[in-house]
Order: sequence, then C-alpha cells, then structure tokens
Amino acid sequence: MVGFSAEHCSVKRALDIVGEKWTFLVLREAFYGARRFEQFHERVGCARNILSDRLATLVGHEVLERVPYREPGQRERHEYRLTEKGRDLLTALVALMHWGDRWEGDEAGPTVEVLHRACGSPVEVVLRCSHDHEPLTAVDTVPRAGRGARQVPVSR
Amino acid sequence: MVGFSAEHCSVKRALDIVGEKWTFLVLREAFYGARRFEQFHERVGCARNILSDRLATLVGHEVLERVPYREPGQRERHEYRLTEKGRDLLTALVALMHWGDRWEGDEAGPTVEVLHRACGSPVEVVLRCSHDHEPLTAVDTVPRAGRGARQVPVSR
DNA sequence: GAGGCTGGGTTGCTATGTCAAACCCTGATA
DNA sequence: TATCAGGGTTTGACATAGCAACCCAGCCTC
Repeated sequence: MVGFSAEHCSVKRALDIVGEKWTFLVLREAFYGARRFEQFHERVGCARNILSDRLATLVGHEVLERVPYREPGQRERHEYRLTEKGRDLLTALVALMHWGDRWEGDEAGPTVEVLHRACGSPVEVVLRCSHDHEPLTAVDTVPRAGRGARQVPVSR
Repeated sequence: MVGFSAEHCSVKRALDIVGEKWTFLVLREAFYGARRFEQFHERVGCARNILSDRLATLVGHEVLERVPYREPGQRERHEYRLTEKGRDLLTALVALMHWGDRWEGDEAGPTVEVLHRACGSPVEVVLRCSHDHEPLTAVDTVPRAGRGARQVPVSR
C-alpha cells in the first residue's frame, strides 16, 4: 500500500504557530475584544512572561499586529489587534468551542455564544461538500494526497 | 463595563483534551486511517513515550477507543479508533488545515485534501448564520455571554 | 525635582514536560 | 530453547512553563 506523508502538512504548519500552550486562549480573548497586555493577562490567566512570548510569536507570524495608540494625558502605548490572517482563525476557534460545548459542556449551558452581528442568530460551523453544499460528517469524507504531498510506502 | 469571564469556557475545556503538543497530529493521523501504535509513531514522528501518553489521554476522554483485534497467526493486539466524539473533531481539524493551506501553504499546493466520499469534491468548512445560512467572516460576528457565564467587571 | 503610579514587560529560580535511546514484556514461530 | 515483532515503559539529559520579584519609561502630584 502506498500512503502519503503528512509530516509537514498544513496542520503541522498551523500548529507551529497556534499550537503552543495558551496561544488559542490568547486568540479567543482577541476575538472577544482584548487588545492590551493587561487585558490578556487578566482574562487568559497565564504567566506574564509566557503571555509576552506568545504575543510576540503571534505578531511575528502576522496573526496579531502591534499598533501604537495614545490616550489623552498618557504616554504612547501599544495594543494587539487581529490581522486578516488572525481573523481567519475564527472558524477553527468556533469549531473547537462548539466541540467543547457539545462534549464537555456545562449543564448551565455555553459560557459564550458567537452571534451573527446583523441578525443576532447563533453562528454555526459546518463541514460541507463544495459541490452540492450539503452538510457532511466525518464518515462522508475521505482524505487524499494533494499536489504538495510526497508518496511514501505505508505498511498494511 | 461588564464583560464575561471566559476562564473555564468550552475552548479551554476542549484544549485541556486536544491542546497538548502532538495531540492534534495524532488525531490527524487517526482521520487519515492510522490505527496502530507503530503507524502513529511512524507518521506523527513524536517520541514513543509521548505518543503512549497522548493515546492514553485521548482514550481516557473517549476521543479514541482501544479495540482488541487479532490477525491470523498473531497474538491479540489493540488498535485505536476514533469514537463519535473523536470524529466530531474533524470540523476543527479541517478548519485548521485550511487555514494552514491558505496562510502558510507550500507553493506545491496542499499535501492533503479532504474529499466528499460520495462525489469526490473537496470538503470546505464554513462559518454561517444559523438563521439565513449565509456564509460569514469574523467581522460579521459578535460574542455574547451565554447561560453558563459569570458576569465579571472588565476595565474599559 | 523627588516620589509615586501605571502599563508593559524582563529576570531568575523551580517544576513540569519533552526527547531519544535503551530496555522490557508477551505471545507466535523456528 | 531461542528468536522475533508489536507495543509499549524506563531513564537521564534538556527545554519549556509557572511564579514572584523586579525593572523601566513617562506622566502626575506635591
């Protein structure tokens, strides 16, 4: 049997950026509106040095950008804002959140819901076929080596 | 201003299970068809003790199940299969994969594509409004505290 | 102009997690 | 009886995380 090496696949590349401990929680807070170091620190609850490191990594990969701002009577400071690349992670974040709600949820219900800004209805994440646009589950799908894959022999 | 504490939100709970280093790569291989310890070890590329630990954690949280099997002329062994709860993570996995493809992709193209088993078209993940089912992006959404949230004062 | 406050970090020490390689255990086969 | 393969566990060196204490620049007050 010939399978494919997924050694350096996009999942790995994505995780190299957002797969470290705390990073996803930092992003969650960014989506919820946090912008300043102290806000992230309070809400994420990780050590300051770790937060500092994670913010720098995210800025380095252009998931966040460091924007200077100045409040009246204050010196110039910086805040962290999601870039387009960062905002594009919302799909993955909500997918994870909904999985958590469904399988590890509190009886009290979800702590946060993500709503459509225009109409207030909850947002959902669906896996669907790009052809007929029908919603799918895992058993309806099959992986295939893509153009960038290297073929490798796989036992059995 | 009053915000909400997301301290123990579903994202955190989900990450407590699948947020450790290597775990998502183990799941990726499970979706691609790996079932046995050696297969995971070869394809994921992490140390054996770490793999052992991650598989045990996933089995403990019922994301994978450990199923005995016996090949002719072999002694009984165990394999790891995705449960319903595990298969339900495909949405998050594909969301992450597509993000990786889009923003960190190889010029050669994606290494793996996930297809609709029935028709062979690529699978996509979309964020959409549960009311009108229109596809959304981050700017179309807004988070709201859910029933399980605790209200906390938030500066600014 | 000395001192204090605040946001935004950095330093240093300890605790925990990761890596790689070696080792072990269990049935099946020779 | 020895050997082999799958499926792990143990060991010891190294890297990362956690926590508390500290720093530092600019602004404000006295």
